Amino acid sequence: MPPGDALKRHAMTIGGAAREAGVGVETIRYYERKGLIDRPLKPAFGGYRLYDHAVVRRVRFIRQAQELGFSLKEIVELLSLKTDPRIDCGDVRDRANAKLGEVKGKIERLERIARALEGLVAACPGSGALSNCSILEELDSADKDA
Amino acid sequence: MPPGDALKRHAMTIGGAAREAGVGVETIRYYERKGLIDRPLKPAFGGYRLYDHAVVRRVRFIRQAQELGFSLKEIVELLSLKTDPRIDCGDVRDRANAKLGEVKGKIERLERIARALEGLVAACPGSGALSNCSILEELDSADKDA
DNA sequence: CTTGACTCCGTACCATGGTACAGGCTTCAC
DNA sequence: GTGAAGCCTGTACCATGGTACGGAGTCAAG
Repeated sequence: MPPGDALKRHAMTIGGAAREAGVGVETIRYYERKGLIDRPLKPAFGGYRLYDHAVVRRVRFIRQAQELGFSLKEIVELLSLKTDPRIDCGDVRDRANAKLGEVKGKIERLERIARALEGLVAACPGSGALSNCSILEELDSADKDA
Repeated sequence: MPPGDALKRHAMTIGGAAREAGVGVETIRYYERKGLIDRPLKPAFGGYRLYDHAVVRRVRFIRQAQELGFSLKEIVELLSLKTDPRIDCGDVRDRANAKLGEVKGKIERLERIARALEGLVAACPGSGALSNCSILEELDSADKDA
């Protein structure tokens, strides 16, 4: 049996964490090198590093954010948004607001694309030669409508 | 004066198109090589290729889609969605619907992130030690709420 | 008819985000 | 206590998406 499986769910070796997060072991190590996740200490009396479920959630968040067009560098910025009332809260709030603006911008642009795709689907079945026929033309006519 | 500027807006050389699209000349050539945009023919009696505004729009769309997490390969797929009523409409409709699903999924995930950021901003000013303090914890509590 | 800005074509190089070993060590199950 | 699976460290390699350049041609203003 692979080592560490006995500790399932609350502490696992890197392979278990990778499996749960749906990535390869090397990807986790890469994120460690890049500072996206903390590298757990090696238990001083021998053995392997242990990872908990928080790492899994973190990796899953990273992958999602990538699919949404954020670079690893930007994801570091997202993950570093932590409110610590003892330290400068205003700074965090400002950065969070800036990110929020970015995110809302992305949502809007995706909604435009979604409407264009819907237009394309709708234009499809009946019409003759007069309908819009590409996503770019759909986006254009959305512009005119607005 | 640079060549081609006399034809502004309805036909320009590659440099003009690049400037209007906000990219470098090399980027346009790269997209041509990759099949994202058609390479205009060189006017048979000497001179430079001429680009029209449609290319500019196309390039801008490509850049937007990239920021939204689509790879160039996926963008080719988006751009190739064209309804031609004479040919198989159902196929295009299916592909457009599939893309639409992807886009809607992205919107939902971005909305979750947006709510988490809003939560972070809100948690910031007053509270003591009890509030959520990172984007991941905000996302978690959103999960529980749902 | 020259000169400066630009195009064309080809090839080389680069950053990001991984992925793949190689060689050695640890664990667990038998 | 041995073997297979998995970890650790380090280095090498890879795909994607450009970016930069060298050398030659073109254009149009002066």
